[in-house]
Amino acid sequence: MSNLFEEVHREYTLFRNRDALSPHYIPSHLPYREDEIRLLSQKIAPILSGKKPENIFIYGKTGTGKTAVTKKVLNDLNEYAERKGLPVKGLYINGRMYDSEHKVIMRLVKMLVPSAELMGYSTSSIYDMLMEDVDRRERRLVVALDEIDMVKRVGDLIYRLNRANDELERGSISIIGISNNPLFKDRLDARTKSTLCEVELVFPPYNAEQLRTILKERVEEAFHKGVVEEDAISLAAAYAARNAGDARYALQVMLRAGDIAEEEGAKKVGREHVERARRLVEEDIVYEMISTLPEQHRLLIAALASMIVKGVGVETFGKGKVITSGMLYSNYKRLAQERGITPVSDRWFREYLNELETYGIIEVHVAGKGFRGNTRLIELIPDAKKIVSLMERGVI
DNA sequence: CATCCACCGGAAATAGGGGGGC
DNA sequence: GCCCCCCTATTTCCGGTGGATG
Repeated sequence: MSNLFEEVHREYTLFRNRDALSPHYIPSHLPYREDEIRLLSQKIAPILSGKKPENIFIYGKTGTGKTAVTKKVLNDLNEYAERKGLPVKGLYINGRMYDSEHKVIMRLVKMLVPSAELMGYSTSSIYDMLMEDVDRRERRLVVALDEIDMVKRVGDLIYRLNRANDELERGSISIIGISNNPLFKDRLDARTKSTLCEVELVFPPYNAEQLRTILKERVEEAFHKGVVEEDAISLAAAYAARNAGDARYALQVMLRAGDIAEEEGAKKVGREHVERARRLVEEDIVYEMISTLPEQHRLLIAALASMIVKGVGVETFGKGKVITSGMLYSNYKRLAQERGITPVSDRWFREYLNELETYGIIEVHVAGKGFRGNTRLIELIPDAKKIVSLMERGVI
C-alpha cells in the first residue's frame, strides 16, 4: 500500500531551484569575469574566419570561475557557429575523467562521431580517425582540457593534438588548457610549454565583497524570495574569502546550509545554518579529495597523516619536524602490510609521490643541507587530523 | 678528498586486461 | 579458441646526485 517514496519525497519549501548552487551549474551571468570572458572570446574569435586560434593556458585557484567561463564561452561559440552554419566546434573535456592521452583522444572522436566504435584500437589509430574526420569535414576545433594536470603524459597529448595542425590541410585544432595547480606549468618540458602557453590567462581569486555579490545572485535563483538572511550570505562569503576566494566553496556552503535548514523545517536560512554547513563542507572537501584516489595513494596519505599526527619525524632547526620520503616509505609499507595489501616497490612509491604532488595533496621539497643527497621532505596539504579521523571511521 | 649513504629517476622487462581477426 | 596487438601498472636494474662522514 504505502510506497517507500511517500515518506522520502518531500517538496522543497526553501529551495526554488537547488541546482543553481551545484558546482556544475553555469549561470547566465558571471560577475567580475567580464574581462576574462571578453579576452577569451576575442582570442578564440579568429576561428570564425577560418584562422586557427592560438592555444591558451588558463590558470587560477579553485573556484575562480575558470570552468564556468570556459564552458560559457564554448557554449556561445557553438551556438553561434551552428546558427551561422560554420564547421566550428568547442569541446570540453575534464582531465580527471579522461586522464590519459588515449582516453582524451577517444573522447574527442566520440564527441565528434558518436557512432564510432573505438574499443581496442591503438591511440594512433584513433588519432588517425580524428584526423580523418576533422579533415573531411573541415572542422575547426577548440579543445578545452580542464584539470589538465590530471592527465598523464600531457606533453605527448598536446604535442599530438598540436601536430594535427601541420598535418591537416583543411581543419585545425586549438587547445585550451585549464589548471589550478601552480606547479603544473613549470613541470612541462620547454616545447610543450611554449606550445600550450601561447596565450596565458590568470584568474584572480574573488574578494569577500565579490563573493557576496556572486552568492547573492545565485541565492536569488536557488531559494525562494526572502528565505536566506543577509547575514547568512555575508558569513558564507567571508568564509570563502578566507578560503582563498573560492566561489565554489561559498556556493557549497550555501547549498548545505539550505539543506540543513530544510531538514529541520526552518523557515529561513540564517548564520547558524551557514556555520554548521561550513564544517560539513570542509570535511567533504578532504573526503572528496582522498576518497576518489586509488587505494595505494590513499594508503600513502594515510601513512603520512598518521605520522604527522603522531609527531614522527626528523627534528630540524627551522621547520619543526619533517618527514623524509624514506621514512614515509617504510611507514607506508608497514601500514600496507597491516591491512593485508601488498605494498608497491620504492620506485613506484616515488611515482605516487610525484602524482600526489601534481594533484596538490602533498608538497615535496628537496632536503638539501642536513640530509644526504637528494632526499626529499614531504608535506601534507590538507589537515592531517581530519584525515586520521576519517581513517579511524574506516572511510579511508 | 675519497667514499658512503639515502634517495632519485630513466629504461627495459614483465604481467595482465581487453579486443580484434581468423 | 588461439594468437597478436595495445595500453596500463608495476617491478627490476642501475647509473646518478649531492651532502655527510671519516
